[in-house]
Amino acid sequence: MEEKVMYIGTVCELTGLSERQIRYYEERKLIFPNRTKGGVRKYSFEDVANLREINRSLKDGFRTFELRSMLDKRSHGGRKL
Amino acid sequence: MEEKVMYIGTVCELTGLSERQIRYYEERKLIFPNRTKGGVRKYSFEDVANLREINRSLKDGFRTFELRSMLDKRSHGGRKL
DNA sequence: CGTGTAAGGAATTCTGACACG
DNA sequence: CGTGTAAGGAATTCTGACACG
Repeated sequence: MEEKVMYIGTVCELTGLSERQIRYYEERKLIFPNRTKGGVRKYSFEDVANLREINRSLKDGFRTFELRSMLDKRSHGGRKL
Repeated sequence: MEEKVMYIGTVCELTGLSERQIRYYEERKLIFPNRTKGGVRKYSFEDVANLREINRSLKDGFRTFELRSMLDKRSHGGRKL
């Protein structure tokens, strides 16, 4: 539960990812940024870490739906490994 | 040396201060945000803590120039108390 | 001195779509 | 499927100034 304080441009700098990639991962339910009243996305440092993990997994051959199902298992089973 | 990741609007939310106050404290050399290429200010969580401290001190009757001289002493003497 | 506000411009982000493969 | 891009609009921030006291 970290604080959602960064805009997408900052997240791009920290992760090296494009805005397109970050928004797409959200569309696939892999990350959940907050929104300002105006609709602007806000991310936490935890989101940044997750984004790196997601991108790395995709490079390793995983698909977004696979990553999503892995997230579901984590939140259910309680085991992380 | 924390990372400068927040825009001023976020800092306002976290501190309860107005943009005006935050920019004014910068003008008085009490905080030092970074800038994006476009000129937008970026703050760290440390800046947020400092801003709260600054505002509290002002309410206690201090002037900005007094707070600045206190900052100078800290960075020189090495003592924090 | 420290802060509020209206003013106009500039930087940043948003959505939906077309493209490639 | 995952990502790039051009398009137009909307949200956010910036500076300099006038105001109060």
